Amino acid sequence: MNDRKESREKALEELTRKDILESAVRILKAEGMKRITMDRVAKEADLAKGTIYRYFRNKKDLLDSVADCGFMELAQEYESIAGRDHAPLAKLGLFATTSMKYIEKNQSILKELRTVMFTTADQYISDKTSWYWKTVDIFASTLDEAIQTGKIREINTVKVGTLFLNSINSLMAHHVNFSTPKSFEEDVRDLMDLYINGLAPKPTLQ
Amino acid sequence: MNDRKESREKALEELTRKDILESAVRILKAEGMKRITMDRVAKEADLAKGTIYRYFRNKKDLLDSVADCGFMELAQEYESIAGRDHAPLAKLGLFATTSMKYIEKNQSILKELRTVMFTTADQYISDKTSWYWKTVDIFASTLDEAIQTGKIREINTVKVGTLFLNSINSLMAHHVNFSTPKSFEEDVRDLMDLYINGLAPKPTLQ
Amino acid sequence: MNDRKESREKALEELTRKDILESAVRILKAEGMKRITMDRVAKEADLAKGTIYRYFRNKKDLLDSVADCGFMELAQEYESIAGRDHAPLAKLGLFATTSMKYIEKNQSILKELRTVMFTTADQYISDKTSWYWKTVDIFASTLDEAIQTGKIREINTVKVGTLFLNSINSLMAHHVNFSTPKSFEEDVRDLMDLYINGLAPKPTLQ
Amino acid sequence: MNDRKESREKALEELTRKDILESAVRILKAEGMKRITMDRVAKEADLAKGTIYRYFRNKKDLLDSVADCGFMELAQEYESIAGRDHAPLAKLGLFATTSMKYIEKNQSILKELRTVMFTTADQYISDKTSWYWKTVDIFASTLDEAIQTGKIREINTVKVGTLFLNSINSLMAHHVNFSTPKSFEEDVRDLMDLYINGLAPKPTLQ
DNA sequence: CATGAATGAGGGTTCATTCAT
DNA sequence: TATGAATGAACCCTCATTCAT
Repeated sequence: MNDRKESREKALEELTRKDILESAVRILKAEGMKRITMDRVAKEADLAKGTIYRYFRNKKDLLDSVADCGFMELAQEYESIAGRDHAPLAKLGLFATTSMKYIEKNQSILKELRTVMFTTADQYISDKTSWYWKTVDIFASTLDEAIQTGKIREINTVKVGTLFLNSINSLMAHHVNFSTPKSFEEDVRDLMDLYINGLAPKPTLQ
Repeated sequence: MNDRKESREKALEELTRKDILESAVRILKAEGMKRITMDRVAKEADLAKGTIYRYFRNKKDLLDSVADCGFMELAQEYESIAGRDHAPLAKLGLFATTSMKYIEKNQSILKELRTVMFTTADQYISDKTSWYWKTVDIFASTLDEAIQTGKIREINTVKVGTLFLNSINSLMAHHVNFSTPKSFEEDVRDLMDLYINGLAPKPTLQ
Repeated sequence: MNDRKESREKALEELTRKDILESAVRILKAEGMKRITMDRVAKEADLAKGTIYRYFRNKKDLLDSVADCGFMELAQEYESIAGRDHAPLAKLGLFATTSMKYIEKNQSILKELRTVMFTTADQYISDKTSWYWKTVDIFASTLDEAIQTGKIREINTVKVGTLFLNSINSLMAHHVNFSTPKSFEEDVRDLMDLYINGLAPKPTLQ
Repeated sequence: MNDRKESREKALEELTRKDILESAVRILKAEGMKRITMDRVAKEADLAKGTIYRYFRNKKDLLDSVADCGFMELAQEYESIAGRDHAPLAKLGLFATTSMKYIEKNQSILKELRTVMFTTADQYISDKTSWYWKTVDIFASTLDEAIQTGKIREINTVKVGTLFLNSINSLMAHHVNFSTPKSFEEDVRDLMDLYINGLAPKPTLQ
């Protein structure tokens, strides 16, 4: 009985926490990073300002969660792709394509999040449970798959996964800044070409 | 005569500007990004707060200059390397190695600057005269060289240059966060291997 | 119950607002217009600076309220006079006399308020709900009364009301600057004589 | 000889003073009251900031002179009218009309000056050599003329002159705030009608 | 637990005035 | 006498955080 009550309370607590987080994200999307004030979040979540502090130690804590939340969404998409029945190299391409599509839909939020992302880079790079490492893990696993099926040669998959994640972010950053009408598919194709074939001249021609 | 006086004054002005900038950088290194306040900078430079505004329109202007200043230094090292008499691929390796050495020496400042860098990413990506594009240019030229000498195949050098810069940054970020005692040379070697040979399995048949 | 609590809170809020306003007025009286700084007001009201901003959007808002507060008091006295059972022309005289008495009591504050008054003249002249138009209305109504009872001829009562208000202000300004010991009653008599009889020579033929 | 040099220097000094003043007025007209900073004036006058202080004790001194200068211009127009060969009552009307025309041409400057005017009201009301009293004098003289030619009855001309000046100012203030397309002539006519005939009902009808 | 009024340190910026040259 | 760089007090305003209810 007490257990049931406790778990019910815990669930409620988690719900409120999520409410606050989503309110913050909503503000982020609508009005941008620096409009996220505790007052604003409280109003958006229809809670008292003091209440926010029951669920987040301080503003930094909240902001970190917001960033996490934003990138987690993308990380989950990666996970879903990883779980599907595709060739490993096709998956890598899908990671990139999906990222680009995602950023096209969420330009405003990601533009803002990049700030948080790099402001708090130390944290998520240090924190092995963060979206960052979760994503690197997914990428690394996919690379492992590719190695095992002989599609690519043996490399340090974590290192390459990290680089790949970073390359995607780079592509996204440019896409946000030069929102060109032309499709991003070419960029993704070029990226995959680079990662798979490298820069070395094709030996076949020789 | 008047000219001499003028040039002396101009030099003095430039000196004061540099003084302020260095004060800001000193604070950055010692106490971090967000401790850079106009008050603090003024005190550090031993000037009145109002004087700072004679040399920088506002805080943003100062901060941008600080960021530029930090990365420009590195960009100049790249330029110097590009000018030397090396094989183009060796140059690419040197870019990476030099970056890693540089960050090892300037850990604290670059760790902070990354924040500025990404907070103001829109600016320097949009501003084609920024250190960012200057660096991309150097990388692209080196890649062009490599293509012309048949060392690498034909690719979009600007795109790859951008990705390469980003990959170096990624390496630097990790190096800062896991300041391992072990040398970074392996990382650079792996990076070059990836960029040159790609992930595709070696054509063992040859 | 909830209602009672709410109304109690509202009353408290109104009280604090009045407190701040009065603090500002106190500074105005004691040290003059331009010594009213948010810091000073906060200290005088024994509140934190930030608290002031809960009750007044910004300094301008506070200052406007101060001005309004000063002149509204006089406007209310006019209203009270207008409501009494007097001959309309007697009322006009009373408006003037009361003003002079009022300024004699509140010299210091009104001397300062004149500054606010004319600094923000555009506002209260544009704002038809301001003390300015409230007063003009009262004067115009009294003039209307006088017309309807045949005491004065038909004129544009709003125009004349405006001029009358201004003439009173003129009298007050002079009274403040030459705080003569001699009574102001003569001034008021002369004013009324001018407004009623005009400058035209008396038709001695009658 | 020394005398000549001295007088030449004095003239030059006066010239520079006028230069500065006109620069301030130019800024006032173009950009408004609060854009008059010592820096701005110095630049406009093509002088060093420190030089301004050789000609005006401080900013207040300069601003007072600016105000004086603005109203003096109008005062001189009054003087010119007073000197012409008109019936005294016609002159009074001309004072008003001219004021309205003047303000229509110099809306921006007078709108700003009104602030200075009333901020420094104490000064010019106290200072019997100011434009204020100069104007009152002109008005009073004209009224004296009217009395002597039997056009109006005997009244305290200084008092009425003061009220008349104030009434004109009132008209001007309203004109600035409600810059109606319709001509101001009606307003002037009404004003003159009030001052000459008063509010008392016309006796002829009785 | 929830509330939200109160806090107050701290921020960036302006500009009248001074004074060494 | 003219200069203008340097000054620094003063200003308005924000907002994360606390705590009495």
